[in-house]
Amino acid sequence: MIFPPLNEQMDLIRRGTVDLLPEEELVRKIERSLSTGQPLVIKQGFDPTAPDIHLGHTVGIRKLRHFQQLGHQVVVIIGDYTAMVGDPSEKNSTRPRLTHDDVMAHAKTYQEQFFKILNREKTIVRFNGDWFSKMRFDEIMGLAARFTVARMLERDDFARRYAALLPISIHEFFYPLMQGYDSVVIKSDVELGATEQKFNLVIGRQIQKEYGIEPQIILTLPVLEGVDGKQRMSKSLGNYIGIDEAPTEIYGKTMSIPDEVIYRYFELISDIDSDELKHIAGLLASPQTNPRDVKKYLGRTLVRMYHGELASTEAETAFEQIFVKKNIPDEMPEFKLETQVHRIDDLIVMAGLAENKSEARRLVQGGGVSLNSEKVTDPYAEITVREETVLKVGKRKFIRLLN
RNA sequence: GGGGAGAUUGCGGAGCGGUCAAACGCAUCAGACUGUAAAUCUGCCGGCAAAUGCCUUCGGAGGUUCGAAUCCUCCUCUCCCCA
Repeated sequence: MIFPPLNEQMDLIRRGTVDLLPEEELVRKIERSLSTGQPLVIKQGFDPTAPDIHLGHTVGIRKLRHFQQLGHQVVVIIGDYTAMVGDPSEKNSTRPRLTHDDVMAHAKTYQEQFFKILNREKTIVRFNGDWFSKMRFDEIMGLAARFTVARMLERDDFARRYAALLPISIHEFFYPLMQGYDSVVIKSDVELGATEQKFNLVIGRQIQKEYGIEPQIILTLPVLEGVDGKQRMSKSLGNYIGIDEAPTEIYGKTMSIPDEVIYRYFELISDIDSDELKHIAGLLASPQTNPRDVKKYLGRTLVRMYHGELASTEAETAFEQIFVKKNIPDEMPEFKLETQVHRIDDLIVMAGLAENKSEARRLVQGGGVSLNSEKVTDPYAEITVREETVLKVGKRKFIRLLN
């Protein structure tokens, strides 16, 4: 393996990172790697708590990809055991504990999605249940004995919950210890994580020292805002864009992000190079620019990354048709009706566009429902469907009704 | 182990025997305006029902009462203080 020179490596590694601690130590590790020809071990852990990877996760995965490009060894830890604890980071309450079966099912999907970004052949995947399931109680005590309660309570989120009189379960203290122990097992040289992970990553360094292993460098990355532009992207907040989503979804959701985060998206989750990134920054700063146009380019870029060039232009065209020209899209889900006559509220529920009839009626009363572009105002209207009819609910939900 | 406070509809938070499906704020959802941006404004915001209406809900289980989110008993959970 031929590694790129030090400067080149550091440039790519630094891109988009918040912390790189301690940087000099990383330089020494890279120098040693260059002279011995041994790649560095780069670690990132993922808890498969939800089955899908979204763009927020790709901030870290893309950084791993950078390390792969530089010739280093990426080790992805699937936290099947840690997921059962639930990372307390940035949470104000205890997370529900998952069963091992849930976690393993999620992990499978996770891996398929990882390799849309990472090189499968060059990635080692480990499950931390491999070692934690075999750990004896005396070993667990040995690990726990190295840290004090005061040290744990230094953590912002624990401190906040403690101050707010909220419960903290003892098992939550184990999360950082477990994550750190993973670093001992795989002897990581660098561990990546979001900024909120800093505490966990630092603990990992300390635990490695305690076990007589060269401590890892910690590299933190920003947390990506969701499509609301405010809160972190997360499935449970419903403000995410999944990498498995359809081109039109990725494009459309991208168009809904606030202007303030356009640059962040380019910087953190797109594959455009640094020159182009500077160009984008210039455009956004210019009063001549309509931010929407930059956002359209972002939408195309993201769709291209996961679905290819063709899909990205198609997604844009479809978007133009529906939201700019207010046309009905060519393709949409279809729903076959058993009989011709239905009440509108029933119809909406049957087609799966509302949870229940009350909600369906609210949508009609709110003016959010139309049939073949004609607004329906009576929530009890009897609808006769003689031929293909397009039912539209809200701004973006369409369904074709068939007899 | 002892003493005290508390658990309300997604979140926060009123309510203290009938007028409570439960104030108010936030979030969600829909509409207007726009660029599916922000800000702003409007409506909705447990379920069923065309409807006076009915059903489910205020940590859980019982009880008192014509009537309970509100009172009593037991249980579960949380927080605080003392040991």
